[in-house]
Amino acid sequence: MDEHTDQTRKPRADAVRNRERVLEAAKAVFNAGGPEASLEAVAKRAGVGIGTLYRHFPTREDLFEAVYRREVEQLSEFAEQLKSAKDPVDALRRWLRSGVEFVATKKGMVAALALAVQSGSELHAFSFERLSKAIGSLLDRAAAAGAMRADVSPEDLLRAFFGMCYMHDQPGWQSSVLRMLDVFVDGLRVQPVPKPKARASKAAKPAAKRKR
Amino acid sequence: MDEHTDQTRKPRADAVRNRERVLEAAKAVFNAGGPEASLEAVAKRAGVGIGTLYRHFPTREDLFEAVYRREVEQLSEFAEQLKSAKDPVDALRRWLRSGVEFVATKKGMVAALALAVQSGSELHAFSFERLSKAIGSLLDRAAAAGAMRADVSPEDLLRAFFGMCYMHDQPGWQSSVLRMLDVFVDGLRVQPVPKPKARASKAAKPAAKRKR
DNA sequence: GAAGATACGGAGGTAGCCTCCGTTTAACAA
DNA sequence: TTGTTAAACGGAGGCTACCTCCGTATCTTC
Repeated sequence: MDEHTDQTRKPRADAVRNRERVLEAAKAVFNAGGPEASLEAVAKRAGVGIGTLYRHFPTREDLFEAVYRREVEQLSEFAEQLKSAKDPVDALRRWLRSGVEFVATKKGMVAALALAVQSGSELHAFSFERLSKAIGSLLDRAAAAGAMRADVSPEDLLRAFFGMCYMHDQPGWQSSVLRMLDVFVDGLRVQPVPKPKARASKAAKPAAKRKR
Repeated sequence: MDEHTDQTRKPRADAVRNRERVLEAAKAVFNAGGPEASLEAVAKRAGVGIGTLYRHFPTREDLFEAVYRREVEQLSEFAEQLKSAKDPVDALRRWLRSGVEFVATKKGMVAALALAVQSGSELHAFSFERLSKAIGSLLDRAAAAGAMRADVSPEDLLRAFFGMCYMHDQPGWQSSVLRMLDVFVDGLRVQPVPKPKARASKAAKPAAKRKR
């Protein structure tokens, strides 16, 4: 009866408890020591053996994913709330700004995501998909309203955003990023101006160091 | 007499040779295996003992610095050449575009720089200083000409640029970054302060992901 | 050619990764 | 309760990489 019609046992209480402990420890350790912190330190802090940690989270990325999934979810939800805002460009700007604050408080997340990107992990795929979808509607709305150029994808935007945030441990990064995001959003607006000067849109290939 | 007035001996020939070998090996190994590749692999490839490697380059960052300093120099020089260009905004755009190509060929560099940023290393300091100076004059010129907003520092720009390039191992990163840079440069132009105009004409590039 | 400075190399101590398996413990049935 | 059994636990141990240290080899200089 109940939900165990498929003859699965109830999960063991100690397993559930330990999983939770590991997660909490990981959060603390990663936030303090960066995403390369020792997994054995995590296990020790959680009060479990290293084997237990690996059973629950076979790879480092699995652990990241479990730790940061919730955060990504939050960011996405905020984007979805903004869908009802009046000015779509302003909504986008607000999302980006709140993203900066978010990053500022969850220091570990960007580093973890950056690492995830490089290893093409699950976390990266999930995060990008989730966030892209959430932002996509903001972008679409703005583009449909003619308030913003339409050739920029949510993925582009995310890359730029997280890229900028990646420098987040230098002094003054926050105001720098905010400044850059303003520039960026300004650039996103549809330009009614084809050429205030020389429009360098043709493939201005620099005479730099190209092979051949 | 000659240049050794300060009673320094001539450097030993084997030392010079080994240093060069290590550098070359490091270049190859880092480009192939990323900046976290094993230093012992580097030593082996160079045909020297691990001790020799560490004597010449006490830290991993020292090795990065030696490997990538030349590349940074090249990028800086190109920026300096562009100082004589007519349109300063266009010059900036060209520099950024050539930067993308540069990154595309020197895959290891961005990762190394990214790592350097996080550890606040020498390489980072040097690169930022050198590049900032080179770009700074471009920015100043553009700002002085009234063609571009003046509240964006070279450091800001570099952060944004390298941040965007950091995603450089995803499919299609290059066109994505180019797109983003265009947006960015557009945003940098001094705004005649357009409120969101409702016109989308040039934004009609939906299937235009192809290189020209 | 000898002396002395300089550089070489790799053994070895440390640390973190991850696997494997004997032991323990919780869930379920009787 | 108690017995059975599947599931989870923990940590020893093998591996790899980091980095230091110092006896030995090699180069420069005189």
